[in-house]
Amino acid sequence: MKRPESADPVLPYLDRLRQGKVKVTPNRRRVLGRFLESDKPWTLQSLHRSLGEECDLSSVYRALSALRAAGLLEEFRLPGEKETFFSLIKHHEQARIPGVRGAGPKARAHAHHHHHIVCQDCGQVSHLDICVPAGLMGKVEDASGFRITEHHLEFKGVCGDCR
Amino acid sequence: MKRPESADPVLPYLDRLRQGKVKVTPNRRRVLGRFLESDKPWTLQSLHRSLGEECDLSSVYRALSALRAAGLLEEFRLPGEKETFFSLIKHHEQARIPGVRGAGPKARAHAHHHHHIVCQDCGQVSHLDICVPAGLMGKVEDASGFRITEHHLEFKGVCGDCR
DNA sequence: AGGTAAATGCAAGCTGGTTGCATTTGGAGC
DNA sequence: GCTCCAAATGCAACCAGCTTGCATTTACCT
Repeated sequence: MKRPESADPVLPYLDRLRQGKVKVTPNRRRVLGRFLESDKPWTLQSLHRSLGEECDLSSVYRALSALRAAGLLEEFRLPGEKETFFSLIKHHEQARIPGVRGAGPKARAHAHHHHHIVCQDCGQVSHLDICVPAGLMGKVEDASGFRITEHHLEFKGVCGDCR
Repeated sequence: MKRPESADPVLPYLDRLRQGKVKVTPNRRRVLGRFLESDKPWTLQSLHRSLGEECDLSSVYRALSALRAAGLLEEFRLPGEKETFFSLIKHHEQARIPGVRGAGPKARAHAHHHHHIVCQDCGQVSHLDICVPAGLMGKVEDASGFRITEHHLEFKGVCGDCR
């Protein structure tokens, strides 16, 4: 009988690191651990604070870079926020590893296109699977004469807990 | 007979400064002059570069703050850009001056809600009078449980000149 | 014209991020 | 298990983009 609940949820992420020839080190485990413990966006500073003196700021920085390069994290900026945020890409949503198992040239593409809403009171960030309608994109192209290649849509509001 | 074309376009802006009890100084004239010469978004750094040694960086900074506080400029950040942008609010689009001529409590509200599209090649920024459809907002509120108070929509693309 | 609150230049400070370098270490190959 | 070396780490220095304190100068009210 299978007992999926017995498998440590960190394992698939570690596997992916090893497959990408990225060393599994204590710092990377610690950082990854925080993302798994609380499924929320972290910043360089908030992670460093959370890890206390366990891990130097520059090491957190390089751990974030490595995990992002390996396709485990996505990076984004929020309007009005100075810091850069990172959030864990769910294992099943991760892009193929480049150069492994015949992955195509488009590997490492965005894991899953989405947008964010931030609570103006508690700072909580939620992901949104909702996107800009194609019709609006067309209108923007017509009105501006630009050809759109990218868009960013972020909301601010008050979350259910804070209301 | 009236000859509107003979009026210096800077005058209404200077009037507004004086009405807001903000001193009209050489630095503020210089900064305002740049916004009037080229109707594009400027950053603290680009303005300082453009003004050469005429004006200290901190003075450009404080001139921008003063002009923004007086409601002559809007401030915004673009995704992927580290610097903060400022653009001139057309005189006829400016909000009422608080405390002057019986302006209501909502004075100094946003001049005119809009969004931006940036050229990924030349950095040119255009304003868009297009906005997020109300229906989409409703969907986001339903899906997230948040009450939306603010939104930011920015596009990146290739402008007509760069294509 | 004179007085004063506000603007300016200069230098120093701050946040958030990034890098060079000497040392340590994960993990592939024995 | 043990060796070895490319890669990871900690430390300190550095960088961009503002932001502020302070002594001096100045716009503009009277």
